[in-house]
Amino acid sequence: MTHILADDLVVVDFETTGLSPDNGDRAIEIGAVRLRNGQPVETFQALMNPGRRVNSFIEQYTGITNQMLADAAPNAEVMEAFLQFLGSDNLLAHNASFDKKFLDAEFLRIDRQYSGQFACSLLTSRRVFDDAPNHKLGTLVSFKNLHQSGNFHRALFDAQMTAKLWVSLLHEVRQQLAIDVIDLALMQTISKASRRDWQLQARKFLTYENAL
DNA sequence: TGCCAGGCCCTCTTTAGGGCCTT
Repeated sequence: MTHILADDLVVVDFETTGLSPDNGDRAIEIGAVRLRNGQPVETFQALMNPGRRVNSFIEQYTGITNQMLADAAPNAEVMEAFLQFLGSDNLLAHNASFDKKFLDAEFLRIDRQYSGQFACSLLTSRRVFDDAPNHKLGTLVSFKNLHQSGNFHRALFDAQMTAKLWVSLLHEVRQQLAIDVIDLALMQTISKASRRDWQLQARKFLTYENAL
């Protein structure tokens, strides 16, 4: 059968004016890392001008100022370029429900669509790294001793750290299940499984998959 | 004027409440 591999995808992260596109919030930066066989092979990063000012909390939280955004390309132009970068790849984000709703909202504004599926490193980490003190991206990067040099809350850095976290999750799943090939669908199954027995549900998935 | 995110997940649950994550 054909495998859709969990180590071939685009890791994406948005910085935004707030928490909800339904309340008018917009993306102000996008960062992305393309993984092939679990290795970063290409990156995408761009500030984008949403056409309105961001508040001081966002300036402090991200380090992205109104002055920086004044010189940036408009959202439509950046999102068009990102769609070209993304191609037909699948996607990953830390707390994917957040980044997916901004991706969907920004693409809807320019009448564009993407074909990839989302995976979520936050949900997966809650199962696989259940002994972590919490599941914030920064905590998990420290908890797994992942090499870091940069600033959290900037889109490309967060995407790069999420990519490293994902590779660490894939390594752990390979070890715990004693398998080599990991489908994206297996990771999605794990992310939706109950915390207590995700291994059992993963093995059921693998048994079913092998029977096809 | 008054509203102000939402999906996931646990538990003192399911006729609900609240913490965790993302900006």
